Amino acid sequence: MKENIFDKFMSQKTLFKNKEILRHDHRPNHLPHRNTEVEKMSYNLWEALKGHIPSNMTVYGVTGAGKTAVTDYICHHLKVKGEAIGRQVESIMVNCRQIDTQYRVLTHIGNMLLEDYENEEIPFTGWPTDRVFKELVRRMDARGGVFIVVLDEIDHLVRKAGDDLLYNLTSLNSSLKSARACVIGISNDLKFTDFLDPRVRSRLGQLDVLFRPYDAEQLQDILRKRADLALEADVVGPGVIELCAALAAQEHGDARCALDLLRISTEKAEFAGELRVNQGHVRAAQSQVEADQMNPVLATLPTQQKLVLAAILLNEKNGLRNVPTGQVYDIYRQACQHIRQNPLTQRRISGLISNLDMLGLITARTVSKGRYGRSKEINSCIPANVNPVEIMTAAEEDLASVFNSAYKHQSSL
DNA sequence: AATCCACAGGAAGCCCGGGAAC
DNA sequence: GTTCCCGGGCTTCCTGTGGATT
Repeated sequence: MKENIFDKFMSQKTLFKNKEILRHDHRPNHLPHRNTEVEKMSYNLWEALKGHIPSNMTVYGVTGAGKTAVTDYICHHLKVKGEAIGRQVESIMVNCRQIDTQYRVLTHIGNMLLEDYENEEIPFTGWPTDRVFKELVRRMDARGGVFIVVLDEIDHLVRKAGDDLLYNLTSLNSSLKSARACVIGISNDLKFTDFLDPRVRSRLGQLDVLFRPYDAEQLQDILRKRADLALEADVVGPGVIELCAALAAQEHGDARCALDLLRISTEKAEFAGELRVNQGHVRAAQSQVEADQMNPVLATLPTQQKLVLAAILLNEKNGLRNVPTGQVYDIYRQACQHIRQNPLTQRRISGLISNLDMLGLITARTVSKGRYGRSKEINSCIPANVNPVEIMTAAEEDLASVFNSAYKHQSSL
């Protein structure tokens, strides 16, 4: 029989029973250590089953604290119960990191409510916003029932697009005739309501739910429960769960991170043909998790952003830390000259630097040096096992030449 | 206490691409 | 074809500011 490249994997023993369970988008049947939150939110949403309007809610907590999972879980149960007792409750989840303008959010919600017999999708551009809003109201009324609109990462939307959308959504009920709506905002940032109009703030924050980060013990518990379901017996070596939990607890108690660590370390053990995961695999997984988060971001950066980051990296290559904006801008201009591009204004670069900061590729801290002005201290925070030059220049030869000549030039000084 | 640096970052407006409606 | 709308990228202009220096 002909040999196939997959043969060796087919015969290899797998350590997973069900890998899906370790992915963070998996919806478990039980959410440990979140009983209070589940209780508080579901008590409020119970109103929907009675046909009333639940209070709008704002859900706060750091990433990986279970906000999205809990909300999703409750909405699912709500829908099921609603079907059982003949009350229509529908939830619509919008991730405001991907869908981040008023128009797009409204369009997204509207298109989720598309009836089978209708085929008119709201176009992604072209309509006036108020028309999209009217259409949304019409569709909601046509369906009837209670709608739970969940805006995940709402802080991102507010920072970017302001609070017009929230104003409109929280006053939906005055436009609706037969349907009812309630808004749940999920935020990583406790203070995002500072940006809101007071009216919107009071309407959206009728009920606040705070998710505290998991501590190391709770994370261990979560990992054990998931590992029992996801992995074969006796696969997890001594101290592995504890280490995953401890590393994730350092990262502000991020359960997502803990699950990723466990999954990737198991993959590493499996790949190495070993029958047990040990702490070494976890360490290896940790650096891979960091790289996996960073690489796609680096690769898809627009050219101008790459040039700015390149300028920062060049400074650092030269042994400089805490570089001010003006100096980054100088190097950036030289880089532009080198590849014969028109440089953007300093105002724009200042914005791009803030962007890079938000993406977590650099840290930019505003400091005042007294008489010598106010600027930022800019440092890259790319982990040692990531090679930014390689990733950024992969698709752009021009950029490669910036790095090459600049490195030569600077080292000859 | 006043001054002043080197920016931060808000506001307004321009231009472009993409689309709808008439 | 023209006129409207939205969103993104960008520029121009502007005001604000923390703290060392005068």
